[in-house]
Amino acid sequence: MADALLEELRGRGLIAQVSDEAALDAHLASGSRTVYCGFDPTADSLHIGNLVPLLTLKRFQNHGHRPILLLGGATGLIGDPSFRNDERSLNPMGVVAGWVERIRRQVEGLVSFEGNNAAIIENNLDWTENLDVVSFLRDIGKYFSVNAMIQRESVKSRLDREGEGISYTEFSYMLLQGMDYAELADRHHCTVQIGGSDQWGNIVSGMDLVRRKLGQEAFALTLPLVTKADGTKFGKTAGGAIWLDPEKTSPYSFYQFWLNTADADVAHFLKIFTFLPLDDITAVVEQLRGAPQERAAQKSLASEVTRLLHGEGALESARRISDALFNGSIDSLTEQDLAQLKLDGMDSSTVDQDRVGLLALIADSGLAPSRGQARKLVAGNGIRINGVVVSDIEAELDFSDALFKKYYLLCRGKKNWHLVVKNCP
RNA sequence: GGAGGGGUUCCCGAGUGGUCAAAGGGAUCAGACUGUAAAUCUGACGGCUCAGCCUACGAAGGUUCAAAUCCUUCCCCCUCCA
Repeated sequence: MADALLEELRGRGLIAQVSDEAALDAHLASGSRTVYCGFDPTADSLHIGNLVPLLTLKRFQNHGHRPILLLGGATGLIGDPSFRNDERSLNPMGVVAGWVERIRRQVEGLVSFEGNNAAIIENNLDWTENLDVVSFLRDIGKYFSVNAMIQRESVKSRLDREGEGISYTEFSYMLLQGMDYAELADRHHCTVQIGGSDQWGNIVSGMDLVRRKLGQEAFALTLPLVTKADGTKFGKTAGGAIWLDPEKTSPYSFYQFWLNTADADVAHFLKIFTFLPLDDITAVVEQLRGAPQERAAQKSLASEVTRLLHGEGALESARRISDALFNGSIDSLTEQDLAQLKLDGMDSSTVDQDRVGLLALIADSGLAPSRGQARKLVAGNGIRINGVVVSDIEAELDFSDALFKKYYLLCRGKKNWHLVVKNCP
């Protein structure tokens, strides 16, 4: 028996490991199930790597299953050691609590809270904050074999590696995540846990706990780590991580990130980051092959993902900015266009003086981290002002020469734009 | 508790008194090429009022003309033994 959802996940290359594929197939095909995935607050926002499990939860929901988004209010205070080389420092409790709330708002928009299989959001701090140690050790710890735990590939680097160890705190992470699965199985009849492939050990631990403690069936399914054809790390770019929070990564930057996907990766990404039917993906990738310079597949990818996360309006803005900066000529921009770019969320800053030094401007705008770096960029022909390369490190900009006496478009390299606006009293 | 090893610039990792803002690699940024690709080549890569100065090698003191390198104390980590 082949469940339609599993078929789709397989077709999209979204399955890394499954605990009992045949049984899970039957399980999913025979009714509406409850599936969960945990998200730990390790920062004030999730990033695009988290999009894969988030969208997978949505795929489950689209097929009639109920998704639970578990926020790691407790596990985020401990730190998952899986495949990490070093112990991390603990974040203050108040900070983590704040992050949980921000992430809650972030994920709310991605799944539906309507209907029979409405999504549920839980926070594992709810069932751990008042737990006492002795109960924990007696009720949970007794089900875990240290012998099995130290065999886990995910903590091997920490146990074997010369120079790094693992604290009891992080070693216990597995128990907390296991307990989450048991708790959700008990509260919501959750029978499936998904996560990144690095979560396999934690998920299986929980699955075993559910079976032993509750005597219920439970499944584990992991998603592959997102990889790039050239072997570099996915999701990192100039300014660091690509965040889901529009305050941290603007919809324009988000759109641009996807638009810059390598040809070799775009089919793969379309499969895992969008809901486009596989036939459509094949078609648009075919189009790319015929006319690579058009980048039809990249545009499709960027549009789909930006729309999914930020909505149609944000996508339109991102496209407007992109068109203005990369397809049109700067001279053709009207004063209204420039004002619109700012409104659309283009990276910008304001200046009070009529005349400013170029280096200071570049450093202040964030295009360079320091004046020294700005100096080197200018000297190396890496800066353009209103489309013209400027290589004089002594240069000063006077707003009487600015576009409409008000705007300067700075560009570092080929695609890092910044709009400087004269502050009019 | 005992014995030993270690904390270096974003990461890994050399460096054991001056020639060290500190090898090498990775990451990153820029230039050339190009499709706002990939691959490749070149350059940059602590800060500044930039041929000079300042801040840096876990922290604080000390020795010395001179310390990442030597001494003292402290903090943290690892391994083995108990």
